[in-house]
Amino acid sequence: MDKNITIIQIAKESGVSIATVSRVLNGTVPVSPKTKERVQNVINKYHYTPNPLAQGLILKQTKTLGVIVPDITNPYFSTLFSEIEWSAHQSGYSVILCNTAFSAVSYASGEREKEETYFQMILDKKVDGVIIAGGQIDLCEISDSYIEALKRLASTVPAVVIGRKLPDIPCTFVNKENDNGIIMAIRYLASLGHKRIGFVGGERGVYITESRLSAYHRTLLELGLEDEPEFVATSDYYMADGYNAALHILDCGAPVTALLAMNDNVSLGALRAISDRQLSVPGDIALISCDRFYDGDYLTPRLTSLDRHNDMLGRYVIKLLLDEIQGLPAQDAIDFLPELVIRESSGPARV
Amino acid sequence: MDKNITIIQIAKESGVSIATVSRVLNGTVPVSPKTKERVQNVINKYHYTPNPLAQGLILKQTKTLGVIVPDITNPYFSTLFSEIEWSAHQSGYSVILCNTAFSAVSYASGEREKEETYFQMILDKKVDGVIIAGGQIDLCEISDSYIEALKRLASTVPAVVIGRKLPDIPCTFVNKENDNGIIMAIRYLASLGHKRIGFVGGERGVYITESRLSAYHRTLLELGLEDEPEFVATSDYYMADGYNAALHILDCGAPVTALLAMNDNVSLGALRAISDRQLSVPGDIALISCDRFYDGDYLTPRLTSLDRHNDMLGRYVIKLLLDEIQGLPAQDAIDFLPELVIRESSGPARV
DNA sequence: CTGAAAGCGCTTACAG
DNA sequence: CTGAAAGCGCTTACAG
Repeated sequence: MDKNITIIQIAKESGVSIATVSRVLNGTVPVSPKTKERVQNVINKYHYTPNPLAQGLILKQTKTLGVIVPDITNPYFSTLFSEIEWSAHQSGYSVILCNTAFSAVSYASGEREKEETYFQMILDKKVDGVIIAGGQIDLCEISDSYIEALKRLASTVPAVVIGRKLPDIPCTFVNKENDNGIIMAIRYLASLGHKRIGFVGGERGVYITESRLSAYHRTLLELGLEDEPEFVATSDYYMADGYNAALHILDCGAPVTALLAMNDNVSLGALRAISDRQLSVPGDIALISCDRFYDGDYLTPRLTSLDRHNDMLGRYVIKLLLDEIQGLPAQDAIDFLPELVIRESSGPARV
Repeated sequence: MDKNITIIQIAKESGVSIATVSRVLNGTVPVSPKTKERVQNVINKYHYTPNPLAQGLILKQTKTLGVIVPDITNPYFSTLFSEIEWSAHQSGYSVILCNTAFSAVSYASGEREKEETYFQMILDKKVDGVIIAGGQIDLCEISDSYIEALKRLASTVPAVVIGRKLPDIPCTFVNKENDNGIIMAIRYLASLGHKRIGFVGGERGVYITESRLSAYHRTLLELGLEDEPEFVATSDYYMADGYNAALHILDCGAPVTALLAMNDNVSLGALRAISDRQLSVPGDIALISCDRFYDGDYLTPRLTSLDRHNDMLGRYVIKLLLDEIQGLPAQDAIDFLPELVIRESSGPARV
């Protein structure tokens, strides 16, 4: 490993004081052109950059952000993260990514940790700001210890939470509206003649699931469509869950002709289940994904889905956070309208 | 924001010197039980943790690692990363994730940056170690500026590179063997009676593609199977690429009865293309994925694939890096044997 | 425009 | 077992 070269060596070799080196580095105070050039040459020669630890100690900032997600393996979060990282990078920030719960390893072995532990860890790192996407914040019932930890975190460092608003916590909450997409999808299916529409995937007790389910029930009622308990099967957000949920609905004989799936992974699993029961999409059952992960044009059948424009969310959230860090006035939260992209998987109801 | 509480306040409130507080914090030097308890109480009261910037300045370590990937949105990298992050976390390290090239935004707008920029940035952060997975290291021709930057990085901080070995660079290289899987897959297809086997996806000029292609050609030769130029169509690693590549092969009339696809995304795209030409898998064409991303059991058809055990790689790589950081002797690189998991998509050749 | 000096929050010999 | 002091690598008033 190379010896770390410091501002002292640069100063020595340039024949100036460290204060002057610091000044040409930061450009805050005028330095005479000739000394500036001399110093700059030495800096370049060694590829010198100031030690951020020392800088951070004085400036009280690390130019580092923390991002906490439950599962980076989930396309929703990896897409979100890549937007966040890119935007942060543009503004000179690095990001520490904490994957709280669902690493294949930790999941398999049951050795996962509480998110609160990560909150503390990220605080210890003295990051300049934190983004929390998903996790316990999405639960309908949130533990006291989580709330307390979030409160402590938010009162120490600017924090943006992607999730629904919690009272008395000084975070910026960005909550995505869930109802409109569901309503659009169901109306569309109804217009195709479907009268018995099911819902698969998602997890009971999770806010996004519950709110979509309630929009689902409300819309069925509004349109005068059948609403039977066996039309709904939840479980979780992955392929296996879509498979199990759809299989359950089919096997208990629920006469659905269309299915709303929580997201593309759930849709893929549902597709597999439908196929295992010798039924086809869209021939026997119409399928719509409520949260686009992949480009539906490349799936078989091409998947009709709600594009919730998750890709815009990352940039938006970073802007909120950086504004807050820089003490700019808080922006109003905007909502991205979902878009129903109609493809093959949603056909007319068979008569 | 809360005022930052420092070791000085803790010392003051405990009635001891800051040296003593530091000692109970680190437990390196014995402290009398009663003062220890007194100090510990004050620490707990304020949830005090030492400022890592100050610590890092003295200890010359940040307990932070840098991980550089080209596209966290790609399941290969997100799985790898989640293992890395988890293992690092277990050992008390945080990780800064740099996504160098393919954020949807940067990709669309063409405003991506050179990986070298990220190398410098990660160095500036004074991380304790770096893992580089993919990117330019995978190209057959690597630019001088990249090599120089990698050299500088590696001579400043321990670095593990997932990619093939480059001469004269003090990194630990972990190179995954590519041939065996391809050989297994082709032998299996041959045993099923397939005589004309194609290859889709991957990008020319990328090491992993070229080495798989050469294993492909070698095996065809060895088994005395036809090897025509139009049996191969490369492009890239995503669904759209699999679609275009497979369509190209089908439309130029190549009489293949089986297809090897670079990975699951390419397979999905190929499936779509095959279906668009009114052909079916495995009825008309057998399909094997050379790199498992998803659980093939939930795809339709269930996808036969090579499981290269990418999920083990992350843990292994972290162990290599942490050993190096701690000055332990370098381990021998191990190779994970690929496993051919046979499912529905690979059927016998039609007579 | 430039330098000497204080100070950011810690750890660790060095004495006692 | 414990404290006073030096020092990690910087930035920034404060003088000049």
